[in-house]
Amino acid sequence: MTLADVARAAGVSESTASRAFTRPDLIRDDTVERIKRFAAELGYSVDPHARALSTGRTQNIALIVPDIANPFFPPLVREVESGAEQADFAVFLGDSDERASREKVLVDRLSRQVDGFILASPRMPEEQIRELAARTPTVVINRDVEGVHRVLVDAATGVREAVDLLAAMGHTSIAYLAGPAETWADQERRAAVLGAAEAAGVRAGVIELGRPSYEAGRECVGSLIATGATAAVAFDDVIAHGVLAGFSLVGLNVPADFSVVGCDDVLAATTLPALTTVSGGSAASGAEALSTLLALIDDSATAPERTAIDAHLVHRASVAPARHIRR
Amino acid sequence: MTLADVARAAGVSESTASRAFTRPDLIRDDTVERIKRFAAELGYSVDPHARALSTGRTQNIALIVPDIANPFFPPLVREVESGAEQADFAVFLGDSDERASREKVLVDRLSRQVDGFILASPRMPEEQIRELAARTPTVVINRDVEGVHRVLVDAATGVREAVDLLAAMGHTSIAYLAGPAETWADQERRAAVLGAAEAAGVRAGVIELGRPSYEAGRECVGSLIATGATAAVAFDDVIAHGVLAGFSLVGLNVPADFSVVGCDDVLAATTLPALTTVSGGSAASGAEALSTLLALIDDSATAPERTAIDAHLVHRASVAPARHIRR
DNA sequence: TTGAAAGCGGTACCAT
DNA sequence: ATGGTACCGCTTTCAA
Repeated sequence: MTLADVARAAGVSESTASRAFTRPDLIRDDTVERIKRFAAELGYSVDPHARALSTGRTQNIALIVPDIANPFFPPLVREVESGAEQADFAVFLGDSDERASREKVLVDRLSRQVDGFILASPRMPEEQIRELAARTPTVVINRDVEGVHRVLVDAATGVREAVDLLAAMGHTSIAYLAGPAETWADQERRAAVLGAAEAAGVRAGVIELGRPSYEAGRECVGSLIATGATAAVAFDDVIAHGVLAGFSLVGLNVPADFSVVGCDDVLAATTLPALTTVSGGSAASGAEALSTLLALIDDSATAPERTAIDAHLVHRASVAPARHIRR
Repeated sequence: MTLADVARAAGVSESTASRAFTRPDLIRDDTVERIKRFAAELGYSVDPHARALSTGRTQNIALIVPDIANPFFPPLVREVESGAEQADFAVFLGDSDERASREKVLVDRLSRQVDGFILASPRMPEEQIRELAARTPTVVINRDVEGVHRVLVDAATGVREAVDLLAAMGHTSIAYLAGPAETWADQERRAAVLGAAEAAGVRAGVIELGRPSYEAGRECVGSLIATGATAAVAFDDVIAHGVLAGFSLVGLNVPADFSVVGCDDVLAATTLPALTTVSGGSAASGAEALSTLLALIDDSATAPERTAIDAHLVHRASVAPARHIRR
């Protein structure tokens, strides 16, 4: 079924038939109605390719994530999805497997058939991101690329709240369980922990974990205890969850013996004990990125802005007053 | 940059330039090479819409899931993603929010711009699925629609293994914590538990939970104990995880006081105690569905087949010999 | 082995 | 308010 068929059936020209869908205000109401009736009858629907070829707009966007299996992303994806749907956009999903090279491949593959990109925690060189943004409406999540629209989860605030709480509870030595050092999120959280600790007069060490995984968290407990810290702030909930398990394995109790704070609040209250964590981010950043992108697609003249998503500490059960463990 | 530009630069006709990419065997090697060199130099890449308009093929597929935030799906998505990428396909992701109506909307929106669909655990009426499959290459995951290509995770086998193990460990009364009764997965698992229990001479009850959630699992522990069962097989890991928490809250120990078996193995060993569960499904079903779909796109004459993905019991720590709880 | 030209299905400018 | 028509960028007969 093509427009021509509909036009013929309705006894109008192709132009008129086309306008019935795109600019109905230019056509007499009854004509519009008649055309639409025939269209429905014939089961007509526009060919997105033909339309895109002619208009240069696709009504598609691309969302690229480093790892859909990382629990931070599904809520984000969901939000982008549903928002896009409402705005009558479809979304391509790309999973870069945390590799800059695959990101590039995905972007190149997709760039001709989308009106814009959302890059979540991209690993690409800043230069490439800027180049892309210059060509195509693009918004970046959790990467602070100057000159590009970006939405950043301001975990720093929540992390500071966590450190302050810990300090107030008598912890004098804490540890930051670091994630991938090349990510903006880690850099920001690391600095926040260190800064807040210094401000609060608390000693703070860093344990490098690299890829944020449950196992990494579980296995760092030994060295964590060895640092003499009585509390830890983890790069994310996944690591914190692993730490919980690690303590349980060595027979120590959280929070009685040791306090643990997570980040992202993606495990909600499903850990034991329920994780005190920095909440707010995943879903909200997705929603914000999408609306920014849609605005950008509508009017690419918008000046690049930096949007911060608030994230605050949620106090659950994994934090308690300091009590020193056997050394 | 269009093909015409490349052709002009290389001093050949558009036809020749086109063939250099699509049918290089028809063109003299050195000509092909020259054209490709100019194309690279000019930064040319084909316009997918133009190509699709002309060939009717898009090199895109759509993957529709009921809820990307359900941990069963991310590994599946990941697998489809990476496989598609390798086959030079891009993938649209749709999240139906568990609603048949949204599934339909997504399918209609996407059907003109994809070469095929993968529907994961679709809620749509069978009739609609068959209609779609008749029009467009389609493969369904975890729904047994006669006459349509489908891949089904054969959790039944694993569930039977679980029941047998439980029986062997002296459990004489078990419970099935049911998921959404309208899903194929629940129907299959439910029947498997009941059947295996009867075969093993074990009493089996069903507790309806509806939407499979951590909370539902946690809150059903009271009624679970009330049934007099000493072990439970849950519809999925998420529920089982909740059950674990529920027991912990009432001060009972799993597996000493009660045995719990999950399904899907999506939480891996991240629960405490590590969950004994029916493993193998998510990622494998994604991979299988993709390769089936690609074959189907290549040659839509293939007879609809039903593929079963093996899923077996993985014995971890949440199961132990029966020991009756205080009644 | 290469070129000319007719579409693929719409859109939008220019007329009427 | 409606129609005629030239593209949009590429593929693919048909000829040469």
